[in-house]
Amino acid sequence: MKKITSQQQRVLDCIQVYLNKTGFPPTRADICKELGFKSPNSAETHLRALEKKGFISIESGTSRGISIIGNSSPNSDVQDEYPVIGLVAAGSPTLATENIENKINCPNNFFDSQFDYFLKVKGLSMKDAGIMEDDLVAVKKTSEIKNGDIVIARIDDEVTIKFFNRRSEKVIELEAANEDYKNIIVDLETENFAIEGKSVGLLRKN
Amino acid sequence: MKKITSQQQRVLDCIQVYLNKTGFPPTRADICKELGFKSPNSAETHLRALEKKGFISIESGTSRGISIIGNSSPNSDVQDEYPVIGLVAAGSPTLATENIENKINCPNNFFDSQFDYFLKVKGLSMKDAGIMEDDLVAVKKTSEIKNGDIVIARIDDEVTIKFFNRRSEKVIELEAANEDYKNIIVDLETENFAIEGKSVGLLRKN
DNA sequence: TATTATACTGTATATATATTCAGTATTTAT
DNA sequence: ATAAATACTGAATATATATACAGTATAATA
Repeated sequence: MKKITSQQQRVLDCIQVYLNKTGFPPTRADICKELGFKSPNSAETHLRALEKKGFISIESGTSRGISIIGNSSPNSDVQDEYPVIGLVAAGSPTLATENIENKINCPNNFFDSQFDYFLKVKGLSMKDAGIMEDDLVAVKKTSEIKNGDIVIARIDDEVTIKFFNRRSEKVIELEAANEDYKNIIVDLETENFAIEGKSVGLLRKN
Repeated sequence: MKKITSQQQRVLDCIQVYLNKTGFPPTRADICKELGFKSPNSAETHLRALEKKGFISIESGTSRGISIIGNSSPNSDVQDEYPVIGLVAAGSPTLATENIENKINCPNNFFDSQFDYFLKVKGLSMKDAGIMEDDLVAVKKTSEIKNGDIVIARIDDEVTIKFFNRRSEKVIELEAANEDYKNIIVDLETENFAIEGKSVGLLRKN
């Protein structure tokens, strides 16, 4: 997208505001009135510039024939319901209904990556990574993990959230972000270990 | 809502389809063309009937001045667009378009309280409160502040986020959550101080 | 039974609207 | 240094558009 000037931005905003207010686009005269121009040609030239730069499209010969590009349905992006998982009972599958505290509606493109549920954090083991008690971590169920990712892991029915670090083919270190907690060394050969997923975002209500 | 006839429903649907396709409402002639009427008055009378029954509103004397009532958000949940404010230029109003980095769609009941915009956090002064660099703080514009609230304050054109603590009638202490930062004592009589709002939530994308 | 609403065609017209042309001035690229 | 883009005013005009008026006909209501 080409760069926009401040006046062109004002015109673009004006169109959007007018649309929100009335449900249909403004005329050249409407834009003039709103922005203080004294000639309809002032609006016209700005509109042509915006069209040339690809911000709007103009239907020739058509009254109010302005549409903002990339505006096909601003309110209709897909919104889904995501479960909030609280204390996970030992041994039960994470997404079992008895573990679901409540549900949160949020757009499915809200975080940079798709995700499956929110995990309500207990304890302060990731405090220095900015993850506090009762924060909601957006968890994507995946086993594609890189070193340094924040993972939700399960060791013998206990769920924990830590930094992931592979030390060797058979050894993983789960690193806390709080000096009061010690890191966990997992031996894949002897311990019952599974990756539930990784954090792709965080939500805090206060 | 009064009952609608099948022909009126066709006209209503036609308006919605035209809106989705073009971004602006149809003229009487457009409706005729779409539905096979041979007189613009056919569309006119249907429009007047739809207006009388409360399905649409018509702006008199205005081309394409049709808007479908109850169409502000086609999806059931009210979803709004919230601006993300990045570095706020000194002296400029926070919500000026030049400060808006991008926009985020999110349900308007997402946090426990209504809010007005997201502030992209710079620096680590609130690190121990779990607020990290580039986190998005949901800011509610208000001056109703209690001690201990996380506030967005402005001192001489500089915007900062801190804990709020009223020390006396004329003195406010802005407390950082990071021992590397020192607290700010504000003398309301001598300094140019304003509360922009308070934090009601936090969003992190990673 | 009378009335009102629905459902059209067809014509006419005042005006709302897009759009072109003629200028002036400043800023930004080349 | 020159051209192109930006940012306007002001006037003129062809046409796109809403809307009223004159009809016809059927279905629903009171």
